[in-house]
Amino acid sequence: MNNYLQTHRYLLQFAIKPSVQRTAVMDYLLKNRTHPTIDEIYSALSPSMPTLSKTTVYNTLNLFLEKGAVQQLVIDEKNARYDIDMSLHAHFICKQCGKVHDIFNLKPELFEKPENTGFSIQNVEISYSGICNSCKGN
Amino acid sequence: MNNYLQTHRYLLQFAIKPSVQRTAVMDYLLKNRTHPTIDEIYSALSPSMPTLSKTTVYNTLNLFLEKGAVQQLVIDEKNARYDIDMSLHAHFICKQCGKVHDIFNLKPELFEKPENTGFSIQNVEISYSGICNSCKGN
DNA sequence: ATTAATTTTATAACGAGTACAAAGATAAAA
DNA sequence: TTTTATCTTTGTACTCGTTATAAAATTAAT
Repeated sequence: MNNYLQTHRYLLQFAIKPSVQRTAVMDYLLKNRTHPTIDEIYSALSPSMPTLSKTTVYNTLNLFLEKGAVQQLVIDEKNARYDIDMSLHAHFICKQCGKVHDIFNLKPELFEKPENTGFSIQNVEISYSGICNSCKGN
Repeated sequence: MNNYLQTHRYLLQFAIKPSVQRTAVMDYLLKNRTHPTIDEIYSALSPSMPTLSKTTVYNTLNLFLEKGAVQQLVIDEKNARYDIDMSLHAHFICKQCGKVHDIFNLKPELFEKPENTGFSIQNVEISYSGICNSCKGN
């Protein structure tokens, strides 16, 4: 499989020692830009990787976080969600279906760290919530 | 007690039927602008209200939320936090001590709902994270 | 005063996430 | 290659925030 090597190399860029599990998880994140939860990742990979443990998925994503390969979204009260897209963008969560969507093309000023707050700000997270169009009718 | 009546009236403004417990919780929120967790509220009130149940605190804050008297902050991975300040402001959470601080005086444009996203946005939440000055030295 | 409706309370249950220790896999040394 | 050491994965148990539920208590209505 060709992708395996690509993802393998991708992991090395973040100084993450590749393993079968880590490569599978990263591959899933690269191909599924849906801000998945741990459970969604586990459920998706489990069929083709029956020995996979959910603990491994937790460990793997904590490692990816440390290494700066993913960001954790704190937008969903229920679960943590993960995003490999590290570019400046915001998110929308539908209060009904719970799906999280990207919002790109916002003015870069929105992501600037405010000055003179008395805090050393490392991270900015902009989250919108409401109802998505699919849920609108219901 | 004079405050009791004030808080009582405050609750009525949001069409919340006052009770001893609800008044105590709202009074706490009005006086402690620290974005407390359920547990912090419960622990603070419990000594002077020994029969208070933590479930009541949960129920009460869910009611306040429904009635629009408080907003729930989704900034702390561990617990939900609550804020009676409904004005346009952002928050900073210290990754070390976990305290949540207000950030006022940001440009109002930051809180505008982006157009043409395909979602009906009801809410905007801007969250910063990093290390606060008290934790800086450690 | 009785009855009905709300609210509070305690307990149990659920589910996300972590701790831990054993088993398995990989890398290094001999 | 074998042995040894290190790292990774796995399953289980556990913690803790939150919700479900049903009984008890309080408040409102008749």
